[in-house]
Amino acid sequence: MFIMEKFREKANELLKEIGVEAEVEEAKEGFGDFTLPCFRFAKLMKKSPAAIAKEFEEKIKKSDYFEKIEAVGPYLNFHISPEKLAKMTLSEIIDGRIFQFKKKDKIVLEHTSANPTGPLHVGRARNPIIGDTMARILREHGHEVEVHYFVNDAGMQVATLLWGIMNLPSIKKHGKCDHVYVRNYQEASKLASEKKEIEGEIRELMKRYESGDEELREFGKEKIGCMLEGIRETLEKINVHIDRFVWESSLIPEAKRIAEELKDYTGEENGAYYVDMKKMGIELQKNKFYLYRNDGTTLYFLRDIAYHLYKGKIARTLVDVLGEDHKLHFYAIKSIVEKLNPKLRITPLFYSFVRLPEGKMSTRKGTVVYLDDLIEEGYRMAMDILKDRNYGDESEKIAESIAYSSIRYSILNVQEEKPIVFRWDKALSFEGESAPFIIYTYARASSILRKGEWKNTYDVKLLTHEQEIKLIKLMAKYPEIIKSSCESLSPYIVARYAYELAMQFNQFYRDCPVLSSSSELRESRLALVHSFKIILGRILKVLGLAALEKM
RNA sequence: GGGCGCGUGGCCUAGCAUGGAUAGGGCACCAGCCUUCUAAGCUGGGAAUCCCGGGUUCAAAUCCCGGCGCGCCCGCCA
Repeated sequence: MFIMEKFREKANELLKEIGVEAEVEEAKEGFGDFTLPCFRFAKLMKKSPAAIAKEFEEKIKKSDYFEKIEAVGPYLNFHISPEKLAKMTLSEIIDGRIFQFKKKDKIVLEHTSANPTGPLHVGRARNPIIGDTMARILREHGHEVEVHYFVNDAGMQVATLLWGIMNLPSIKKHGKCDHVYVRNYQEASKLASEKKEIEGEIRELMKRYESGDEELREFGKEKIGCMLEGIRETLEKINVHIDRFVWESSLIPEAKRIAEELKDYTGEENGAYYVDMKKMGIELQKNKFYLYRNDGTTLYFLRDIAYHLYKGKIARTLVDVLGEDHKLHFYAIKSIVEKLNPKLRITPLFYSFVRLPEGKMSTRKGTVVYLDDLIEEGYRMAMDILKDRNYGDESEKIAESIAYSSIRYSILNVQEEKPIVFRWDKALSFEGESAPFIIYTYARASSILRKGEWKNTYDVKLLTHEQEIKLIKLMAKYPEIIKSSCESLSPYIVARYAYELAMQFNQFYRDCPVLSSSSELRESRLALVHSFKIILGRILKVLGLAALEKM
């Protein structure tokens, strides 16, 4: 059981002993650790809540878990024994028990899956950052996680790209594929929207691709592969790793087989086929979801069903990280797939878009800020700050770390469903609620430990300062934070916790000198700093941020 | 039009699931703190109709109903 839960349970037990069947709640700052609001007993007991709280206070038994249980107005407040808490927390952190979660089921988590028609832009960046972080948190919680990227190489957009590469000389010749060929894609899109015959040519291309034309497949594989490599490189720069890329075209035969299986639930319209959701007994805002075009080519919807069933062979729990625009699509896929394979559980993690002040970003229209450019700018800004400090060769490494961590954190620190309007200064903020603030705090702790040489001894009785106790309490919450983040599939819970923890360490740093304290206190404080460094380092890793010893 | 999401100081944001004690942070602004462990830090200050209107309740930012504003979706695109 988690440390804080042990205390909570103890409080509930003490209440039960005096005949009160109720659960304590987390208390507000300054009112102890747990509280029992007594308003609810007023009617029954025909007394004021304050009198009831007082009565409970007098009856309740003493326990070594709590240093004080007292009535404050209508509340009965429980104050945890700092000594007991410190003893449990420090030992569990130092020997690693606090990080031992039970092994849990395997999960396939899909994120990003951006069309390989251009470089990743900031509007899309929320997906890999949230997805990658969620995968890390789930792993921390004991799940085995396989991270997937579903590569669209079979749809209209990609056919447009291929047509553009074949028919339009590239304006830009050097650089990463994604930055080069995006011009061909944009130009081809424009031409296709202007001229019907070009759109026809693109459709023809798509048909040939899907029918398995070998020469074209080879060409597509090379070009799309190169685009994808560009995207992959960008992802690696922000510390996002994909375990497996699954190409849509590889699932077409299977998709067609599944369409057969769904035959009883389909309808036909001008030669195109759709799933009739009513026939499947599914109620959604839309009833027809198309599987086939009238030219016989498959649609994304069908391929996505096939893909989810494929993922279902790897794990029973699937997590999809999706933009808010995919909600309807997702619920349709989920209900169909879970019907075809009732053992599967598919859960979404939706996020809202990152927009520009002028509106939505679009690769096709070229109204974007590329993630590569944002990373570059972040690096430049960090280097600028570092030139005044003499870190020499390490500067570049530090600047890279600061750049990607800042970008990740600026996304993670906002609740997923809140819309974000992109601003350079905000995405690359280096102070306040930011990655550099947290990493800086880590570096401060590291610096103390470098100089202090902790001898692996400590006495929790000496850790009585308010800031020491607050820091220990916050650290003790780590397992619950991870659990709660997994249950609600919200990485930002962990991101906020990281900030609070760093902030609390800075309070401690201000009020409690470590190195200059007398030997025993010094050792105990070093143990606290050591524990803090372990736990914050762990959190940084779980958030995919850099942990720097110096900055 | 229907569905989903969002609405908290000048700007950004936490809290909302499980209603409770002074609505917590950050940016910006003002005033301070580097002969002592890293000032990417810390302290203090001003600044809030918690979108609006009803309702439930001893108690509403939080729950319910009705509005308003913004975003997304309602494609033989993905």
